[in-house]
Amino acid sequence: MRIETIENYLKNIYHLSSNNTMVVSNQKLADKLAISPASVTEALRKLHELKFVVYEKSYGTRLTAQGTKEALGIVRRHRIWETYLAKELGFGWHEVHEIAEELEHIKNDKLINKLAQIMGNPAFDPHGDPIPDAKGKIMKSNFVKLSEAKVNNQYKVMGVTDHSIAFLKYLEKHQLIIGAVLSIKTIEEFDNSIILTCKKKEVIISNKVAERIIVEVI
Amino acid sequence: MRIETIENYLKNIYHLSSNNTMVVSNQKLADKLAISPASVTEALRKLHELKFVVYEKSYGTRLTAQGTKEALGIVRRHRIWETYLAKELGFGWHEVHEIAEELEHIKNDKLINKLAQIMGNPAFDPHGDPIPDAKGKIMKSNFVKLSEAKVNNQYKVMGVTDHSIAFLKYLEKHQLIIGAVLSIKTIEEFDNSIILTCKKKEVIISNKVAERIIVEVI
DNA sequence: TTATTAATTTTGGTATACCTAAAAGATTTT
DNA sequence: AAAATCTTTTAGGTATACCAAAATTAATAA
Ligand SMILES: [Mn+2]
Ligand SMILES: [Mn+2]
Ligand SMILES: [Mn+2]
Ligand SMILES: [Mn+2]
Repeated sequence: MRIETIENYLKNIYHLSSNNTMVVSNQKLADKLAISPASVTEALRKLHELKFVVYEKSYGTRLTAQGTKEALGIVRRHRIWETYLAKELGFGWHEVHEIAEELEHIKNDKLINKLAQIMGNPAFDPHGDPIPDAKGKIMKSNFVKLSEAKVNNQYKVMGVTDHSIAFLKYLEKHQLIIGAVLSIKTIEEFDNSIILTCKKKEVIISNKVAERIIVEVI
Repeated sequence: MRIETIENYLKNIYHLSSNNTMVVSNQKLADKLAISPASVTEALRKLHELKFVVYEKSYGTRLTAQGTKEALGIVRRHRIWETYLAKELGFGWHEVHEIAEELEHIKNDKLINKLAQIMGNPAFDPHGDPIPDAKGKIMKSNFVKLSEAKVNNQYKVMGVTDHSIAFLKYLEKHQLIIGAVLSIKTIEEFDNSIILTCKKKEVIISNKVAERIIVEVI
């Protein structure tokens, strides 16, 4: 198998398994990779053969230790590049993902560690996602979704779960960016929309938006 | 054809044609790409079809305007990355080529132009090779090979024509790096080896080495 | 528990990018 | 101008990564 093919499978298996906590179905993988289920079956058999995954016919797939290590390497490279593009090269957080999709395949530890070192080994990328360290260790946090916020509390924006350009641009427009401090004024009973203040400006967001924003109580 | 395949052909056709001044033989391309002549014939027919080259059966191949533009883009990306890796990220000139071979395929003008801008739009890479500007224009120079140097003259090292790691490390050991100032002391009649001083230290180099160093009279 | 639906695998393809060996064409030497 | 040699092309073939359609298996509803 081509190395880039392997990497794309492992990365997506990792994400779809919610950081390795559950097995992944062929269907979900096929959707994510935008290919047919037939192709997924074929590829998984080969990845099993290569000992990157344990593929149990008609049941599901999970990463082996080796597969997890590979996946974490890809995730690290992706997020280090996203952070470098945003922090050091002036790209917006809605632009970095696409470029990082390509840069993540360039395997050179010296390069990635140098970029990380220049930035002081950041633990989170521009979307608030954790960056595995050189050994693959991920800093875990106890963040919650903004949709679970309580009235009168204050929160700090720590990340997003939707990385689409449309969503990120929407957030930027309302200054709902990483680090922003939010005060919850009202939560509408009817549709769970939230009225909050951010940078002294009042903002009304739908539950759909709130579900996609990760915050920390302050 | 896969975009990376196309790019590797165009880049190598460009280099083998000495910046587009002559047609390229299938043999030379096959050698450079380390593939069989049969595969080259096949690929060239497709590249002709795609209007990247003019391929004349049993005669030779040259780039079209479109092919040249593509090739210059690849060369620009390669050399900008080599320069960025060396100047901004602390890599040695013998390390940068390998990494740039992968980075050169990532097509994002904003990224490349940003890197170039950070470095003040350099015109030459760490090996002294010219970097095409965003429009594909190359600064031309009137450098000569050190093997054509004259006794008692002073020269400044401007580049190398051999990019092998072994050669670059050899040069580094003797401080024969870009920008070094050389005074020619003696040229041995017998084998054209050169005795020169560099940073006040006397160095003896063979003709083979001198042929691979590009200098400018000062 | 059987029927229906949904997910997965099998089967039989395609296109790309390579290959070797043989044939054809071009160039150089005698 | 032949013969010898070198280069290029053709013919036939492989591995990878995908596909659609059919067959199978699993999950859900009746
Ligand atoms: Mn991303
Ligand atoms: Mn991210
Ligand atoms: Mn190079
Ligand atoms: Mn170079």
